[in-house]
Amino acid sequence: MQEAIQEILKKNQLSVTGSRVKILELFLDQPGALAHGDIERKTGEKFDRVTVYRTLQVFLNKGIIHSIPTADNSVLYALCKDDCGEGHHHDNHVHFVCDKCGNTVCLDEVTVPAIRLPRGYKFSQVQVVINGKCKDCTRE
Amino acid sequence: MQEAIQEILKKNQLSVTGSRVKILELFLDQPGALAHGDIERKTGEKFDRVTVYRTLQVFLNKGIIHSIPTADNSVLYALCKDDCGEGHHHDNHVHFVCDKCGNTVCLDEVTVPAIRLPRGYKFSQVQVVINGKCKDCTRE
DNA sequence: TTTATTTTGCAACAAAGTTGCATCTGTGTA
DNA sequence: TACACAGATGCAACTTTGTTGCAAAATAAA
Ligand SMILES: [Mn+2]
Ligand SMILES: [Mn+2]
Ligand SMILES: [Zn+2]
Ligand SMILES: [Zn+2]
Repeated sequence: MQEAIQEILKKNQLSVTGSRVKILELFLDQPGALAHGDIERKTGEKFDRVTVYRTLQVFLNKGIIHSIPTADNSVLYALCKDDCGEGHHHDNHVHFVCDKCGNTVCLDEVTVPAIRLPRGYKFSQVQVVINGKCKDCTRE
Repeated sequence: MQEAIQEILKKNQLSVTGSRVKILELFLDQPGALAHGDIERKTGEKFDRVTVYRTLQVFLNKGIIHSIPTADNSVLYALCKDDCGEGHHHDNHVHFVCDKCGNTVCLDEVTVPAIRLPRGYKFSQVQVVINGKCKDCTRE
């Protein structure tokens, strides 16, 4: 785990610091997406709020995490796969928000469908966010 | 115009007040979506910030407007079609954000495609937000 | 170890959103 | 038309969220 984290940071030419390690740990420890608030809570008193903002910003720029738009317009972040890098994201998968348990996950195996746009429109990015009940919440 | 506004409010059992009329006017005056800030600016000094928040909240609940999630996680609102009502929204169309002019529009004629979810997942709502260049910005 | 470069925490601030309450206004009724 | 009442508004105070500048601390390289 610790080696994986070091590797991610090194690969992106980022120095290995307490906050970066801790925040990556949080992402790797669980399968879903995290809000800024979650991170602030889970890191406890350990880091300054500003540091968390700046760390997430750096991770975003480096293509280590991506942000997820949600229907209630809260900001969520999740780990990117290997093919994202500095300046170029390729997170063309669907995001799922469970209305029961509140978790949000990347459905990496579900790619966003092709959509026919009206004449004149050119797309650069398509975001799909699906609300519903996740697989843990439907069986019961 | 004014009659249309009155009708919308009456149909939803809302009293006809200055802020509600003015805000509906703003939505009807243009084809796109509006951010809270846009509305505050365009209503000038006329209404309190809190009133704008509360008016938008009421319109959301009544199904007069819907909110649009965006990639940069800002909050946008746009008029619903007739089939939305109190407690039930049916805005299953695609939203388009132009990266050039900044406008966001509802593509009412583009319905969201069916998406195969992994076993166990049940969807209730699918949001599609597309970034790119709008039809006004591609011709030039 | 020393040094140069980043990163961090702090303070101060700005923007966004919420809540309680007194006052005002729109609407239905007499 | 006048009245009463529910609901809408404005204001103040507050919370939450996000930003910026700068000095101190930590990291990575020499
Ligand atoms: Mn994702
Ligand atoms: Mn729409
Ligand atoms: Zn769930
Ligand atoms: Zn445009």
